[in-house]
Amino acid sequence: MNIDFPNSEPVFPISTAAKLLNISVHTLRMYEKEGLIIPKKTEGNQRAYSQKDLERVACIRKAINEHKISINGIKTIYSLIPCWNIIGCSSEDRVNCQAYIGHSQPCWSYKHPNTTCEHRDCNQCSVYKETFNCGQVKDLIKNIAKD
Amino acid sequence: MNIDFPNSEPVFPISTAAKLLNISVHTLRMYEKEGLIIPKKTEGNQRAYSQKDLERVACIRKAINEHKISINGIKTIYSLIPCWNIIGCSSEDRVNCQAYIGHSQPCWSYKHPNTTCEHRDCNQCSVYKETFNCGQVKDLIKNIAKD
DNA sequence: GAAAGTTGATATTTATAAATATCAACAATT
DNA sequence: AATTGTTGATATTTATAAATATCAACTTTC
Repeated sequence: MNIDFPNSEPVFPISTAAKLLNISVHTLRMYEKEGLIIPKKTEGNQRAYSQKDLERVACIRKAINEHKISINGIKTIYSLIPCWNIIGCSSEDRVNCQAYIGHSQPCWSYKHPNTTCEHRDCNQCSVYKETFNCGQVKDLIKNIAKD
Repeated sequence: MNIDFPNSEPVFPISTAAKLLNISVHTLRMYEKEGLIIPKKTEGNQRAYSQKDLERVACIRKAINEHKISINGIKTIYSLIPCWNIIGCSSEDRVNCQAYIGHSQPCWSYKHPNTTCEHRDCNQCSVYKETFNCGQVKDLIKNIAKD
């Protein structure tokens, strides 16, 4: 059992997750296809959602329904997360990394080959995990400020 | 004549700006009401748009129409600009500054009283002026990184 | 003085994002 | 064996953001 992340256990199948969130199974798949979430997969390639995954989806829905931010808007906002600083990747990595260069997709939706992230499991990456909560992005930006 | 910003001269009245951008006068006012743009006003309180203002609006329209980012999404993205770092405001300023704390409005749409920005003309502020171009926000974030 | 601007309020149109509902063919779970 | 999941493609519905079109009363510009 993971003491630090007791709510990160992927225990809910997609149908249960959809019921708990009061949305359709298809909507969950759509968010995944858009790159907003990366649920764990079982050995049999079935999606498994954790409590934190559900919180993340709830945040996304709040952004869409209450704050009226479009999915592409959310993707752009995620793309501004200073992953290079959180990961501490090299400047060599950065020059060829689409996640560093681009500003329309979250870093975890890129393959970014030939970087330290190439073989990283984004679902387990702190860049992904630290943004499960809404409004976290600006705090991450504040944290990299020089002064 | 301003050598550094030859295209910052507010020379176009709203009707001309609307014609050049191929949009309606009302849409320009709407963007202003939403806090996306801050055109200069003449002594008689008439709007006057510069070449850079037109570029800014063109960027906004590209974000809306091509990148499918909603107006609230654009506002949120603008709110992530590290104004505190660009301005270099004090930590006392920051603790009470809504622009620093919040993440739904661009800093220039706040009054933020009792800060160094209180009497600043946001239209002339580099935080506003440096973001006339699309995709500039992430570059500003990169610039404040420690390493 | 005529033209073009202003505020601000409201109402309507248009375009489309978001969500849902379908398929079919198949795999994993219990 | 029955249930629940998978991919992926397409089609439709629904909700609403964005834009336009109106007003009226007034001000500034040319």
